[in-house]
Amino acid sequence: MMDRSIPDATVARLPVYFRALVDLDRDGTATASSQELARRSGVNASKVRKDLSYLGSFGTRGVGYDVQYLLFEMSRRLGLATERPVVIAGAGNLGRALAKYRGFADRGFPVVALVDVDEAKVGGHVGGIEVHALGDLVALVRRHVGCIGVLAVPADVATAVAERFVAAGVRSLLNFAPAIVDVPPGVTVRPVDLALELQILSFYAQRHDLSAAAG
Amino acid sequence: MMDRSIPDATVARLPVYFRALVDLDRDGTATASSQELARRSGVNASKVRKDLSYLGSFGTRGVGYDVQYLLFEMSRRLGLATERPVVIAGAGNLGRALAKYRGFADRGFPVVALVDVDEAKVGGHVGGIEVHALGDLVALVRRHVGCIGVLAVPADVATAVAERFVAAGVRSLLNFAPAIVDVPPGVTVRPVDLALELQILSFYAQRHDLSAAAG
DNA sequence: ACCTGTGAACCCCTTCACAGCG
DNA sequence: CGCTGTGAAGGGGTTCACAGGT
Repeated sequence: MMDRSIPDATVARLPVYFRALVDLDRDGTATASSQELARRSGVNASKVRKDLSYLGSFGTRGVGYDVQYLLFEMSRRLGLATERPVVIAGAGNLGRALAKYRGFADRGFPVVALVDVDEAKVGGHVGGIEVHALGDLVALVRRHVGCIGVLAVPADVATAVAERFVAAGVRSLLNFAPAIVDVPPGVTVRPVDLALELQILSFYAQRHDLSAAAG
Repeated sequence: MMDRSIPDATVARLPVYFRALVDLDRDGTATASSQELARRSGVNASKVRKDLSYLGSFGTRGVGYDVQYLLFEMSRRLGLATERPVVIAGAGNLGRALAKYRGFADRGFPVVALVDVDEAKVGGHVGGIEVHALGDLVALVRRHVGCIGVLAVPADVATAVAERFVAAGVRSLLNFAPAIVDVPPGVTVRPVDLALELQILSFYAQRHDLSAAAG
C-alpha cells in the first residue's frame, strides 16, 4: 500500500513489534506469522497485519514475515539505524538513576551527559557520565546532533528547562516531571509520570474491590 | 448523571486533573473553570467537562468547579483516600533507584519493601528500605494489603515474577521490564518501557527530519 | 453574561471477513 | 490449505454546539 502518515496508535506499537522481532531473531527464528508476533506483543493478529501494512507489504502470503528483513525495515522507519544520544537534565535521584540505567544504552540510546543547576554537582560523574552546568546545554546539544532531552527536574522548573532544550535545538523530550510541558510545533514531548501510573492502577484496584463487595 | 464504567481514556486522564487540582489548591484557588483545568492538564475544555461528568455533576454553571470539593471527590474515586504500599521486585539499578525516588511516597505510594533473588542483596537496605528474599513475597503482600507490585527485573523473568505477585494476591502491577506480561482477569498491568518511549520519539524526530528534507 | 452538562455528529482506530497470493 | 493485505463494518473517544442553570 502507499503509506503517508502512520496513525499515532500504530507508531506507539511499532517498538513493541520491534522488541518481539529482536527476541525472535535472537532465538534464531527466520519467519513469524502475524499470529506469533501478536502473541509476543500482547495484541491481536489483525492489528499486527494492519499496523505492518502501513510500512509496506513485507509479508509472504501463506508463510508470514521474514524476521530479519522486517527488523531491518522497522529499524529504518523508527530511525534506529544509528544511535541517538540522550542528555539528561537534573542530577537528582531520578536523573542519576536514569544515567546509571543500562536499559537505555543497551537499546541504542547512550546517555552522553547530565546537566544540573547545582554548581556543587557540576564536574562530578554518575556511572561514568559527567555532570555539566545548565549553561553548557547549547554546546552539548550542538555536539550531539539529534539528541533526545530527558527532563528529570522538579515540576516547577520543567517548562523552563524544556524551553532551554528547545532553544538549544532539541526536538524530542521525555518528561519525567509531574507537570504539563507544552512546546512549539515540531517538538515532541512524551510524558512519563510514574506516580500517575500508580494512581491509575489504584483506580482499577478500587473499582474491582467495590464491584466484588457489591456482587 | 448516572455513571457505571468510566472509559479507559478518561481514567487515564483523571490523575492529570487531580494533579492540576492539587496545584490550584496549593495556590489558594477556590474555583476553576473547565477551561482553566484544561490549560493546566494539556487537553481541551470539552474533554475536561465530559470526563468530569462521568464522576457526577460537581460543577456550578456560570462559575466552574469547587477545587477542594472536586479534589475530595476525585481522591475518593481514584482510591487515594488511604496510602497504597508498593513492593518492588528487583534490587538492580532500576529497582534501587525507584526505592530511593521520593516521587512515589510524596504522592501517597510508600515503597515498603524490595525483593530480590540474589541472596547477597537480601538483608541490605536501599534508602531505608529493606531488601527481602523473593520467597518472602507472600508474607510481605499479606502484611501490606492492597499493595502494588513493581516489576524491575530482567525481561526474561518478568512473567515468572509477575505470577508470584499474583499468586501472593497482588492485583496491580507496574511493569518496567521490556516484556509482555499477561495476567489473569482481575489483575491490571501497566507497562512502562522507557527505551520504547525513546524509540517512539526517534520515529517522530526522523519523520520531522525527512519531511523537512523533502519540503 | 458565563460556564456546565450532554446529546449528537464526527473521526479515528479496531475488528471482521475475505479476496488474493504463495 | 495457510497467511497476508485490505476494504468495510463496528465501536470508542473526541469535539461540537447548545440547552439549562446561576
